[in-house]
Amino acid sequence: MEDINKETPVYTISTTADLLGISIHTLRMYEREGLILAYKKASGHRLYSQEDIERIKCIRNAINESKISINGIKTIYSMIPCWKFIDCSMDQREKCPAFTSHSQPCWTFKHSGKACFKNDCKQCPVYKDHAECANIKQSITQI
Amino acid sequence: MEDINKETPVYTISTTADLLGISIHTLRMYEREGLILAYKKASGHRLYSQEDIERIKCIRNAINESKISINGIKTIYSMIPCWKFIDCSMDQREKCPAFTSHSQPCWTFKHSGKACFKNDCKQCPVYKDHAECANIKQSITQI
DNA sequence: AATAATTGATATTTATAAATATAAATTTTT
DNA sequence: AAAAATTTATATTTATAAATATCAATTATT
Repeated sequence: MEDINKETPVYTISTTADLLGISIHTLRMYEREGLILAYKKASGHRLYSQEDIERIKCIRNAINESKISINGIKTIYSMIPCWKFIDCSMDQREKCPAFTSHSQPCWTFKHSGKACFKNDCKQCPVYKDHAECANIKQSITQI
Repeated sequence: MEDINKETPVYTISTTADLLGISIHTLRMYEREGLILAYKKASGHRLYSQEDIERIKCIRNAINESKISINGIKTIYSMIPCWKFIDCSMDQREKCPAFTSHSQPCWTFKHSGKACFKNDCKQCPVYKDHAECANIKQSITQI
């Protein structure tokens, strides 16, 4: 028996949309914009975890309460100092588009020669631990 | 004879609005939102410098080209690691609202006991050197 | 095997942020 | 001293981002 936890993808897109009170189209849009990464079955169908839902709530709060535009959120995500989490050399940093980008989050770039220890961005602390602005500022703050 | 440079406030609000192709109301709004700081004469009338105009061009590019909302820009400004420019102690950081804020730029807070070496934020590198996102990412990047 | 749900892509609607306008009072300029 | 420009504050307009709807094709479920 598989163990089911917060990170296990279990909800279909329609269930997730219902739980969040939004349409499935909005969920796909957030993904297309690079705000979220969705687990996909072999068939291409999406599945969401409880953790995914919490992240999307965060994003919706930024849009609806804090009035930050989607492009604003993307830019804020691009400010996360990912190199503090992924131990990459100076040389690797120079070559990495994520290091200098100020329009797209690092997880929207293809990992050709990236130093990221796990190539699945969904498992990476840069993605997982920075849904909200408070955490991003926190990561910038700690040296 | 006074020396006039890029930082000297010389343009009235209507001249500045004309130079930028926007209305005077928009300039006041940007100020009210905390995006810009304007020099004010004893009478309360605003004056803008060439440097102010360059900064506002940057902001307008973020709004109109990059599609970042004003609240998004404020949040991005709040991410600037000001403590790297203003040498304040750990103790001072803890007490400073600018250190933890992720909604307002540091220069929108009143300087009661702040360690900022110059109390005029308009002269501070945190304000002056971070109109555009590239510079902010750069400041986050350098240690 | 038939029904329900999904996919991606494009078009349309809606909600609201950004910009502008108006008003009365004050200051600057000529 | 009169005309022009500024001030703050509130109301209105406009431009567009965010969300939704529609479409034909594909996959999942019962």
